[in-house]
Amino acid sequence: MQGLTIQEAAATTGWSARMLRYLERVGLLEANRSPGGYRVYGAAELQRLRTLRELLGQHELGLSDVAFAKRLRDTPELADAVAAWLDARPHRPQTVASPDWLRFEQDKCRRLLADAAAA
Amino acid sequence: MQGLTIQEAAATTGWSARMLRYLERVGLLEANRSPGGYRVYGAAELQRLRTLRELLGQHELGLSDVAFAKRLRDTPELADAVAAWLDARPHRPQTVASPDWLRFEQDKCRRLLADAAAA
DNA sequence: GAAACCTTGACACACCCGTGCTAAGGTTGC
DNA sequence: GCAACCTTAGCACGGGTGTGTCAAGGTTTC
Repeated sequence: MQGLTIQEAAATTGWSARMLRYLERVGLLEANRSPGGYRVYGAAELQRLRTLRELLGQHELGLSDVAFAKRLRDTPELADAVAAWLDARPHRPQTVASPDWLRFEQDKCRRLLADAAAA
Repeated sequence: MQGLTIQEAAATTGWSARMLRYLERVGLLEANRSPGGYRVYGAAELQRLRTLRELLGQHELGLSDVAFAKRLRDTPELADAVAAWLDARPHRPQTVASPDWLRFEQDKCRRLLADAAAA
């Protein structure tokens, strides 16, 4: 078994063994397995564990944040959709010119509220 | 007061008034205010509220995810740091050549565990 | 100036996240 | 072949998220 066991890896990286398993569960870092199923941590994994620790500490992040960043990276259409919303483009000049959007929205809203009251 | 009140905006966008305030609190969408302090929602805000709703629904996201994406966008050094970790570069070939990292790590770990036991 | 709406602040609650610990059983290494 | 370690699965629990509701007080509108 070439590499460190989970407990050894935990000791050298500052995580707990529990958290190492949890990191795997949320898809952030998975270790190789021995023939019998034991997790085996190599130099690359240790490095990654240490840098992850720094990353979280220095920027006040949670694991779910990093996991989401990974999801963004792995799912371009998700990244696009989110970026599109964040860009807050002043919205396409389409129906925009209509001056009575306000009345329209208010009418719609009044109808909705009336329906709600009737129910 | 040119625009919709919070309750009207809620009715037309499908959010609750409570959530509109919450969205503001987590920094995702803030409305203008009337002289007296009332929130005032214009066409742009309504559009944004509706698209946000779609975004969340279609991709199984939480508000905190979008908030984090915003933080990534607003803080380039954070984005860089996260990207660097995710890129999982095989790490710079520095001390790498040393063949006995394994023994080194295990020794270190053994020391740590011994210290822990002694305490 | 009164009715209807808004404001902030608080309590509440269900659910998820990060984390520890325990139990029952399989693997490794001497 | 046994001690020491690992595996998964589970209970527990404090803190954050998303949501409702209520209270006390200010604004808008007519």
